[in-house]
Amino acid sequence: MANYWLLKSEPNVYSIADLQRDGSTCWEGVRNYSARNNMRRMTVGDLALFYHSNANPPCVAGVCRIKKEAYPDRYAWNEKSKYYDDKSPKDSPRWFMVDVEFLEAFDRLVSLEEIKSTRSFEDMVLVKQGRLSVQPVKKSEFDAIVRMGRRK
DNA sequence: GCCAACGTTGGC
DNA sequence: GCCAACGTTGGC
Repeated sequence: MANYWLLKSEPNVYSIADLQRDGSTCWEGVRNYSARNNMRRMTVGDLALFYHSNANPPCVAGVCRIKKEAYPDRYAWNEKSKYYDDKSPKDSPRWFMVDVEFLEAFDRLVSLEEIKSTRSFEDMVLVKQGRLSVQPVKKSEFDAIVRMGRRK
């Protein structure tokens, strides 16, 4: 059975339009342990809301699907990368990434404000905690947000 | 640009 | 293992 997730990206770094253009991408640069642990629980075919953080407005912008399960994030070993981490040994990788593929860009952005003001979303990690860049979402929450995004 | 809420680091 | 100092995220 598929799991559901929410992935945050700053649209000025990588947006849903970029993913639509590329078709798929690797999700590198997660450097937070609980986000990493969530990523390692992902399986191929899981669905994820694509969230635009540091955006105006912050919002869910579309949907993507997990294409490849967690594997070592090579950017942690690249000294030139801003994601470089000298505490991630090659024989015992600390950081992981997944591959995701584009599924849809919403007709209508579902803003954080709208999510926060909807009663049935009050238990979402996005609402309760906020700062986590890879977080689990309930199927009911996922389905409801996708419905909102498709409504013109 | 500010700052609240978290996370991480490192001395002890 | 505690906790102060520091760093980051991300909404506003």
